[in-house]
Amino acid sequence: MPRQVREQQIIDVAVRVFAKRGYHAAAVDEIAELAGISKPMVYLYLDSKEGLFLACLRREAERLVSAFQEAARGAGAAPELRLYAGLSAFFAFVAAHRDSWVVLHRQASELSEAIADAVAEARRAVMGEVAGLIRDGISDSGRGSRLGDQDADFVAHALVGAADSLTDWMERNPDQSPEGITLRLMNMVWVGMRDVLDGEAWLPQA
Amino acid sequence: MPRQVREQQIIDVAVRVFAKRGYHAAAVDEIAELAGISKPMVYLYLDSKEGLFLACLRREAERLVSAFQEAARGAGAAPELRLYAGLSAFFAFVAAHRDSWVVLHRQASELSEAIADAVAEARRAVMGEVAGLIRDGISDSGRGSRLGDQDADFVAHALVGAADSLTDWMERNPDQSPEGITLRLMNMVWVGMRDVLDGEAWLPQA
DNA sequence: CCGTAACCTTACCAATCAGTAAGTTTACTA
DNA sequence: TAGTAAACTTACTGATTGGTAAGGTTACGG
Repeated sequence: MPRQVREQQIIDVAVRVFAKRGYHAAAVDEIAELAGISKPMVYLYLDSKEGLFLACLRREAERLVSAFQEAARGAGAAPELRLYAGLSAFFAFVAAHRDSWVVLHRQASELSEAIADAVAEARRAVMGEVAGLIRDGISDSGRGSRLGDQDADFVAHALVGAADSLTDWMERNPDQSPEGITLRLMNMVWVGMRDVLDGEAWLPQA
Repeated sequence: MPRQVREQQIIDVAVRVFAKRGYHAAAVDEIAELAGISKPMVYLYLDSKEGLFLACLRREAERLVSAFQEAARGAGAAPELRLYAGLSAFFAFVAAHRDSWVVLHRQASELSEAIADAVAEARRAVMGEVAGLIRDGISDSGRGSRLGDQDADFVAHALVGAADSLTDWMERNPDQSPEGITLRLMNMVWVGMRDVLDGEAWLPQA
């Protein structure tokens, strides 16, 4: 069995096991056994447990970010449509690859610097993409004079965080399609942003 | 030194250490030493490492949820003002107790069922509170005929997730006050929701 | 058929901690 | 002042598990 194939097999299994057990509770022995090989092979190909996890993280992060970017790029020129397409792809990805999402989302907290960096980097990539679309959307609408990069960044953080959290809602509402979820989210955020740009303000007064 | 006092001291230290190192990397020995006692004392009072973590979790979750609820309750009757007050209190809490937030937010992923449940419970409490305010806001406005509990829940998830994520933005923009952040968020979400209720829809068409 | 390199295994080591047994001191009460 | 319970310590064990040393087997080019 050639190395490249084995590596992918190992990573396939590892994503499942890490998602199920969590990083620490996952034993390399178990991953090796489920992959149909012995432990030293894992170390030969992936160096260490951390290296293995990092490989999982990188592969799945790359897939997720690519899914978002390709959907957004294939959706024409209008920022709002690209954002819609990207978010749709995101929810579809999470629905289809739950283990990948669990590994990316929940299991990467308390680990080494290298791992934290990898996760942060992936999130930064998405965040940058989204913030760019927000910026474009603002300037396209010709209403953006009052809003700067900091504001676009704020909206991007809110939006990405909302999407994160809505994956839980999606799990609890299996009848709802990824597109439906995206539509609701866009309605909430985009309409609000547009109207705020038009000067419709909310202030804490009765 | 009486037990109750010692317990709180231990938990104080443990929150710091868990926040800094993460659950697994945190050694009970270190927590004991920083608390100025020996390890068996920790086990005598808190039963196990997991019990210790659970105690941290419960205390900090209770504090956070209380901060939200008390702020919301002290803000009169209007749902939007209560929501505003609650969110403000949340951001202020995170700004003031960063370690607590790190423990609640990042360190509770891959642990035992009991711990996962405790975290889920705290989040559920906040989510329920927020969803209730959303529902009230919708029905108060008299526009809510088309929207049900599922929609309020959706908005609550989006809002709570956005708030989660904006704690990162807050860290990167230390010049922004919790109130300012809350104001931006309310403008984004509340205006959007209000206008969507008024029939202003966004649809994926150029 | 020989060498060598890729693929793969068994069997072990070593270190880290969670958790505990046994005993000591302090402080309060009868 | 004897008794006892709470507060506290030192010094250990036991188990898990990341990681490795040493060696075996297959495949293939010369």
